[in-house]
Amino acid sequence: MLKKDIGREEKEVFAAYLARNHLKRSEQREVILDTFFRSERHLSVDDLLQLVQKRRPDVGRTTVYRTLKLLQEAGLAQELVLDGQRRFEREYKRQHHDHFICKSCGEIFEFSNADIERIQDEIAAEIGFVIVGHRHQIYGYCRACATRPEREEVRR
Amino acid sequence: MLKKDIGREEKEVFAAYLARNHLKRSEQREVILDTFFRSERHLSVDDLLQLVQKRRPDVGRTTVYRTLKLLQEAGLAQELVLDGQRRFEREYKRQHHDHFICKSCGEIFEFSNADIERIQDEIAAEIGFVIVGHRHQIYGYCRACATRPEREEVRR
DNA sequence: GTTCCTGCAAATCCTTTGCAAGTTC
DNA sequence: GAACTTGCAAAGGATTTGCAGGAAC
Repeated sequence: MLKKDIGREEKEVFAAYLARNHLKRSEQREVILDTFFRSERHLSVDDLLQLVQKRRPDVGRTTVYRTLKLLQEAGLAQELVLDGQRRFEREYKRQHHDHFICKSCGEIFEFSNADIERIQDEIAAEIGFVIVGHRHQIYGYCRACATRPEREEVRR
Repeated sequence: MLKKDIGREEKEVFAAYLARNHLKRSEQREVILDTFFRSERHLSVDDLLQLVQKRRPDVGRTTVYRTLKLLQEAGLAQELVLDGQRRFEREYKRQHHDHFICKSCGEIFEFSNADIERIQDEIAAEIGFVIVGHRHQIYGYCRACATRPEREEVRR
């Protein structure tokens, strides 16, 4: 995939979302989208703001908040709360997954497992619960941090 | 178990925690503890404050925050974030469990499943991750709400 | 008497909202 | 030109902190 094509499909989805809701495109929204889609990480609002401001220092925090809300409504971004921190990740056409979070370095690893999902469904069926979604987060220490216990905690 | 014995063991644990840390007992802490232990629910700070104030209207919100923090440090309470709401539940000698949350009525159902835990351990082992804990929340609609779809949402 | 606790008010942090000026359509 | 967007500053909501007076040890 060409570098310039990163998030192309998502940008089309966003454009369609804007049109459908009588909203307008703007320079700021372009930069925020592009920055968000290029990032493979799980970004906090602040992470994203900082990345965006490297490219356009005049983009305001408010606009980042507002654009993230639009991205969620358009089905392009998903909010997570990992270890008490609010973060956002790409959602469009991504398979559902959950997260391991390293309490030492903050690294996030994704996982998904069909057996777990099946068991969830079975338990839900027993109590007549209709599942809409779930969040499954596993906390601990990643291989690197677990084998270097003396290391200073990097971030939380 | 006698009514007055509710949380007796936990009160002893708390007393020991206070002693160990050169802290003091107080009327307010007693009332907060007792109220918390008598509740079988998943309480928000506000829920707890209101219950406490029914018994002692002069207990301040600040003290509830501070006491909840002590309870967590003493291993007696655990914080949860369910559907964006911060809540607390008893932790002492309770088997680990996770939660179903009804998005309509707010009801919380607990569950635990050894197979899911085992699979988690297996996935963790594969990536060399050392698990310390996890949170697994399933959102949807409980039987009552799912079968009464026309019903007004009660609370979120 | 010393140390800790409490409630209030103020401060903080994160997020949202009101608004006047600037953009997009 | 009408409608939408932006950034700032102000407002909100939740939680924490500073402090003077009160309680526990």
